[in-house]
Formats: sequence, C-alpha cells, structure tokens
Amino acid sequence: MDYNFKEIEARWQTFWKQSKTFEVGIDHSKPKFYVLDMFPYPSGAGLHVGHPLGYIASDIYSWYKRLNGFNVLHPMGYDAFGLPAEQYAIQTGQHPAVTTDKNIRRYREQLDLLGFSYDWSREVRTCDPHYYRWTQWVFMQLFRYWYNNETQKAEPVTQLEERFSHIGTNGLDAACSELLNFSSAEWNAFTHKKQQEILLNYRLAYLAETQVNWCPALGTVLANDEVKEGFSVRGGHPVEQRKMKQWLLRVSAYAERLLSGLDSIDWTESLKEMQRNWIGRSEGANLLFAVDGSDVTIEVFTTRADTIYGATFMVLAPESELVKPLTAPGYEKEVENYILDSRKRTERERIADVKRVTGVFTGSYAINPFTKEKISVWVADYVLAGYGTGAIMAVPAHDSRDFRFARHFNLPIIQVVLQPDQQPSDPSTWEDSFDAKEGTLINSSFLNGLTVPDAIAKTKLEIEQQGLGNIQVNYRLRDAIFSRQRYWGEPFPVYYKDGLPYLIDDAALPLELPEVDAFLPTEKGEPPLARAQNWQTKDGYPLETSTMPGFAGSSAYYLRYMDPNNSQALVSKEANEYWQDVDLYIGGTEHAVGHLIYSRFWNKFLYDIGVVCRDEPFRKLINQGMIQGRSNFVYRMKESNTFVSSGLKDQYDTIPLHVDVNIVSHDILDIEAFRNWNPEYRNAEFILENGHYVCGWAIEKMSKSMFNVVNPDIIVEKYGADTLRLYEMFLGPVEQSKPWDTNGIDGVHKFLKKLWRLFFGQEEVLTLIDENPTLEENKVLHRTIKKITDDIERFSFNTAISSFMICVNELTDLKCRKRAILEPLLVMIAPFAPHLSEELWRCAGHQQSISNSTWPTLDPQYLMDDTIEYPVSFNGKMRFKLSLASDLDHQEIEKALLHNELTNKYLQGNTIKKVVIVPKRIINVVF
RNA sequence: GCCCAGGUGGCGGAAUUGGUAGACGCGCUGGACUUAAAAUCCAGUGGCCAUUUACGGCCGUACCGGUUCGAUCCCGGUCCCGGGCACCA
Repeated sequence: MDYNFKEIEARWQTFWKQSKTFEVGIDHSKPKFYVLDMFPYPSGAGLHVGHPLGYIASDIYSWYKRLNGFNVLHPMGYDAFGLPAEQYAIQTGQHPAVTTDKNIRRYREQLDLLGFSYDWSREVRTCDPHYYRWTQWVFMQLFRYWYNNETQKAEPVTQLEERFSHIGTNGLDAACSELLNFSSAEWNAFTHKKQQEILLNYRLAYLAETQVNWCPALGTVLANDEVKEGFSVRGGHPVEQRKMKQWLLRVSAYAERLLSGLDSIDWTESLKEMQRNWIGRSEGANLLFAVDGSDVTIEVFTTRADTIYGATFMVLAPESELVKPLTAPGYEKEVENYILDSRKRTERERIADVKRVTGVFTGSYAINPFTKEKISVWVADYVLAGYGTGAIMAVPAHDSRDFRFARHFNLPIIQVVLQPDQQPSDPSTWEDSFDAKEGTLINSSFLNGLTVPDAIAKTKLEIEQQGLGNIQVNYRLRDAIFSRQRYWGEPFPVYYKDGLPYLIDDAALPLELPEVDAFLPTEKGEPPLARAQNWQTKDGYPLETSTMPGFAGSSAYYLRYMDPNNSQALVSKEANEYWQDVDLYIGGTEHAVGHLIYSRFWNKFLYDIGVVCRDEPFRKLINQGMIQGRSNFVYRMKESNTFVSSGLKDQYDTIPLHVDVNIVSHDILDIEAFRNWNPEYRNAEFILENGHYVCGWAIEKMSKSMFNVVNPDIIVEKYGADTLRLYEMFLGPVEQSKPWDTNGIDGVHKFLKKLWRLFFGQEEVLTLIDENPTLEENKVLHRTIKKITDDIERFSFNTAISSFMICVNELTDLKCRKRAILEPLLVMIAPFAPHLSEELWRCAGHQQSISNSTWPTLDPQYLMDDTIEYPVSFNGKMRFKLSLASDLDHQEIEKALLHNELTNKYLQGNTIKKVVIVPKRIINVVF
C-alpha cells in the first residue's frame, strides 16, 4: 500500500477533533506541563511558512511530554487588536472586527491543516469582550494599587489613604512620579479633588504628560514606524513632538525585581542580557549645580562623579523644564528655534545620529560644585528628557558625545583620567575622547592618583558629606505609556469628573468598544472614541477616549488559557495552582524586551495582589529564528521583452526582476507559467542555456513585494502536513534564522515514504513480526532512543530528524519488520509526523491513539561497544585510525600504538615527546 | 550610534564538555531497472596537487593575531549580514 498522506491526514485530523484527543483539564494524578506559543496577530496576508516554525517545535515538545506521562496544556489564540486592522478600516470603512474575524478564520484553517495538538476549546482572542474585560480588570487593579518600596510589593491605595490621614508622608518610601511631603493634618484638610490628584502620584496606573509624535495634518498621534525623518509615512506630512496627557503604568517600580527575577529563569543569557540592558540599572549620584546669578539649581545624574573636575559645560534636554528659566535675555530666539527644530526629530533619530552635532547656548553659567568654575549651560538634543534628570554634566575628555560637542562649539576639554601606562597629553590634539573605565585620576585635586573605582567611591562620599547631592540607583527602564489615540483596542474603564479620572463600577465590565461613524480622529484631534454616541457614564460623565496598546491584551493571556471561560475571575485559584506557570514558551526575539518585560511586570503585580501563585510567568523560553525568503530573478534585456538566462546575463545589458518563486523549480523557470503570470510577459522571448531558463536567486525577507512568499497550504497540498512539519524542523536549529527553500523538501518526503515502506514493504496489509530482535537491531533502536531523547530535550529537532533518517536507513538494510523494534520507533516519530504515526499505529493493530502510548525506555546495554576506533594524530594532524578493545588502559593503548608500523612511518625518525590519550576519544602523538 | 545574535562545501546544515571538520538532506555526476518516463535502488561528490600497481600530499570553518599537545569551539582585534532600540505586533 502506498503512503497516501491526503487521506491519512484528513482522517486523523477528524479523529482528533471528534474524540477531543488534545483537550485537557485539571488532573491531579499527572504532573502538569504548560507549553505556550506566542499567539499571532492575525494579519490579512495569512500564514506563510515562517510562522509555523515555532508552533511545530512546541507541538513536538508537547507530544513528547505527553508521551512521557505529563498532562500537557498547549493552547492557541489570537492577539487580535492592532494597527493594521484599523489602518485597513480607515482605508475601506470596514469594521476592524469584521476583518479581524475573517483573518482569524483564515489563520485557523491554515493552522488546522498542520495537525497541531492544540486544545482549541481554550482559544482566546484579545478583542473579545469576554476576554478584554479581564484586561480592563487588571488595569483597574493597577489603578487601585501603589508600590511600597519598603515591602517591595504592591499595596492597596486605600491603605495609603489611611496612612496619609494618620501620619501623612512621614516615613513613606513609595514609587511615585514626584516626591511629596505633607502631614496628616494637611492631608485631612485637602479637598477631595486635591487628594485624588495626590493619589494619582502613587497609583501604578497614572496619568502624566508625555511626548508623542503628533501629526497636525492627520490630526493624530503616530507610531514610531509611521514616522520617517520627521514626516508621516502615510501622506508625507510634517510630524512634531507634542506633550499629551496619557496613561502610564509604573513599570519602573518593579525595575529591581524584574532584574533580579532574571536569575531564577531558564532563558538564554543573550535574552537576559537584553532585558538587563533595557532595565539599565546604574549606580551613581545626583549632583546639584548652582547657577550663576539665579536661584535655579540643575540636578544631574552621573555614574562618573569621579570625572567632576573634567566637567566643563552642562547640557539640558530640549524638553527640560529648566530651559526656560535658564535662557538669558537675548538668547530666547535662538533657544526657541532650536527647541522647535528638535521637535521634528524622533527620539530614535536623536540617539542614532551621533555624527550631527547640534545645540544652542542658553547664555547661563552653572557653577561646578567642586572647582567652583563657571561653566556654560547648553541645550542639545543628544540629551534625552526621559532618562536621569534630563540634564547632564559634560565631561568632554572622557565621553565621546560630549567630546564631539565640545569640539564643535570650541568648549574647553580637560583630561582627568590617565590611561594605564600613558602620559598626560593635550586634549586639543586628540582625535576622540578616551572613554575611561579604568586608569588613574589627574587634574582632580583630592582625587589625584586614585583609580577610577576608588575615585568614584570617594567622590560619592564627598557629595553626601558636603550636601552637594545624593547617591542614587537609576534605571533606564521607563514607565510604559499605556494610552493610544486609536479605535481598535481595549477601552479604559475610566471616566472623568472635575478633570480627574475615576474607575467605572466593576459590575459595568466589560466596557465594550462603542460603534463610531469613522475610525479617524475628530476634527479637534480627539481620538476616534470621541465620535461615539453617548460615550459617557449613566450619570453623564465622559469616558476616556484613548484605548489600550497592543501589549495590554498580551500581558496575561497565558493566565487566561488556564481557565478561559471563567466569568468570575481572570483565573481561578484552583486552575492557577494546578497549571502554575508556563514551562516552555516559544516565540520570536522581536519580543525580547517589549512583551517579555511587560508581561513579567504584569505577572509580578498579579502575584503581589494574590491572583497568581508564581512570581515569574515563563520558566523556560526559546526564541525561534526567522525564516527568510529565497527570491528568484529573471533578467530582462533593457528596453525589450527578452529575458536572458542567469548564466548568460553578463553578456547582455540586463536588469534583474523578481519572479514568483511558485513558478520556479530548482531555479528553472516554468516559461508557460511565467507568460501567464503577468499580461506584460505574454509575448516574452527567452535566451536559454541548455534548453532551460535558469533564474538567479537571493536571500531576502519573505514578503509579497519580493514574490518569495511560500504558503503552508501549497506545501501541504503537494507533500502533506507531516512532510512540512518535518521539513521546517530539518531546515536547521529552531533558534536560528535560515532561508526557506522548497527545493530541499523532497528529502524528508522521501524519508517518510521510506519509513512507510519499512512497515508495509510491498504488501497491502501491514504485518509485523513478533520475533525477538537481533543484537544489531536492538543496537540501532537504542542508539536512536538515546539520540532522539537527548535531541528533543535540547530542542535540536534538525539533528533528531537526521537520526531518524539514519535509523530508517539502517533498519531497511537489515530488512527489519519486527514489532519490538518498529513500534518504539513509531512512538518516537509521532511528535514529528503525528498523522502518519497514528495511521501506522492503527494498521499495526492498536485501537487507541498513539498519543496514549509511552515513550520507549533506553536499555544502555545496547549502547556498549567492544572496540573503539581511535583516530591517531601526529602533532594534531589525524593520520590513521586504530581499532582497540574498549577496556584497554592508558599503557596498553600506548603499547599498541608504538607497535603499529604506521606510527613509525609518521614519526619519520623523530623521537616522541609526549603521547596524549583521551580515553574513548583520541590519541595525539607529539614529536 | 547602542544592545543582541550569526558567518563552516554549489545549498540547508552536523560536530552536545577544546579531541577524526563536512553527519543527515538537497543539488550535481555516473550507473542499475524501464520501450520510455516517473518512482526506486547503487556509487561518487570541500578545494588544489599526485595517481604508471598505492599508500597518498598540501590547503581549508569570514579575516588578522594569540592561548593549547590539539581551536569551527576559548581570548584580543577587524569586516560582513540579521533582529531590537520603548506607539508594528
């Protein structure tokens, strides 16, 4: 019987669905295992072969765990709010809910074709009110809590109010926007409105003024990737930075815990490193600079207080509140113009563009608190308002940006750190700054001769003693801006009274997204929700018109899968305590700092308030690589409709054009299909080589515009889902990016056919032999068990498939048809090729699904070898192999070696200096 | 610019702890089967040199240098490509 994948795959997909094979529930008799994929955003383009890569890997692992006796939670859903659907809605007028639903259905169809073992009864969609009521609910809790630095945990704002009414801010150590001081008497005397304003200063969800990319022509706020060089991508209108009142989440309160939590989880070091950099903890000092002839003080944060004697000027961020008071008469115009100019640049452009040096002098002078020298105060956009205090002391000799600035504006440069083994030199001869992390201090009064670390410590001490500032731990991690001036997102459960925000009743959740007449901002530039009729509470108070950002819905979805239909809670205690946390999380690196920081924050907060039992949500994390496209090219002769085959193209004047990879096979163009592809090519002529038109190729991003998109549907149609699953894994390590090339797929397809033949031979009915296996057969099986188990454990699926190929080749050579060998092999292949395995399992006489069977046990006796083939090297070069009994000791090996005549040949009369013997590995003769 | 990852045959990749570089597969070449094709099977396949009996020799993991008996792997530097950089998700 032939391998008929179409029939087999349809049969088992139906079977799994009907018998709910992969639906799971709480089962205390089994250990739990939670395997999660980062849920997709259902885009209109559907899935291409790159998307399922991680899903296949996680599906294999889920099967593997299931076969090893675990109760495996393996769900899937959709991250369904987002800009593309809204953009499409603006263009076509179609409601985003409609297009999103359509896209989800398409995604589901494509996912179903691949035979994943998801428990679809747990599906979630972030845009579903039953789901987003819990996103809104978490937001409400964030509003109701503040962060106590003393207990390192979130606590109810009601308790904070109580505290204020008893002792005021006395002894309070809270995460807040602004440090406040008041007594209980003052608190009690404040109006209700004033009290609410103050509480907002502490809430974990709070309102604040932030910078946004404002496009006046479109009347809306733009995302960073909608802005290019100061203009909107859509329409090319000018974009400026504007302050706007927005919701923020006080993520920074959790900075220390987000940092230390990394030590307890099994993520790659590189990913942890990215998060550490994102959190950006730095120890330093806040230092106060007086201003000459003014009572304004400039506060700077510096990690390099030791270089204070080299601080020769100061720089304020253009957004700094100090700019205005420090602009001296006569300088207003210039400063004003500079600030207007800098508003045209996005933050990213300001950080990345180090070559362009811009800035303006304020006309003011600060006093260096140590040298007492007057130093000029400047405004420049390389200083960012969001980090530290929005002002810096510039040490041009030892910071490259400060150096370039000083050079450009002719400001003094003083060397204060001397590199080890060097003499002081005149900074005016320098080409660049010396960004000194080590060395000794010079030109620095009481610090002279100290090493950098010692000088830092001594300066800090001095700062504290003299009251010039304070020691401070600073984080680069910023509070997350949580408002979007968009339609297609979660509405805030918030209304305004007297200009202050209040939460709506819990009972009013979910607050559903209202209908609007257009998905655009209003004429006044308000967000789309301002268009909704009656967007207000029952009492007539206006509701918030912003919506939540994309990461809101994805921050706790892994919890909702544990208990997706619970209408009383985000997740029940029982479900959370059973499923606990995600054991394995697979997704792309593009989420390394965004989603993966926010959801850790979100989870820690829920942990603090007792909703979840685990402090960290994702125990182990694997980043899948991207699948790139492999584009094909045809070469058209200029000003003609003649195409030249790749090998001959240099003999003509040609331009390369992308051609659809789906009409090219092994780089040979299907000329007929090409002519039909585009009317323009109907009458195309070709210059062939060896009777073929050979295309050129290149590795590029997989995208429609490159005509290199390959859909899983086409592959499944032609080769079947099992082949696609296998091939995606065979392509290379999951974590690595690699190009998709359909040409190689024959190899794994042939392998599956060969596997099929191993069971069926030429017969119509499958008959396995119940004889005892030979030693050789057992060796093949157990070597494979060892290899496959190891490979799956370390997520090396590509090498696992190679091992299967080797195993099947060997068993085919041995003509093995024995049940005791082939059945364990089948169980191991089931995670990779589930349809084919179920079919053969059934044909072998089993009534139950193969998913109910057990992973084979390794018998180490079959791994032993009596002899070892030692590679013998001379001075590190492998020369010949020596077969020796495996139980020989060091001396016996050396003896055997010296008796071998080849040894003398390669010694060429030299005397042996040393023989290195690594047991069971290698022999190296040194002469 | 900063942070992270990667660079091995014609191609995807393997080498798990510093120990035989190129497993496995694609492609290519030759052969078997066939009227023919498909399918299947067998052999060869990093480069250069040698090949007149046969054993071969040299080079080679982006580039330069170092550590080591031994380096694709560790260290220092350079180049190239990909991802992220806070409103794409």
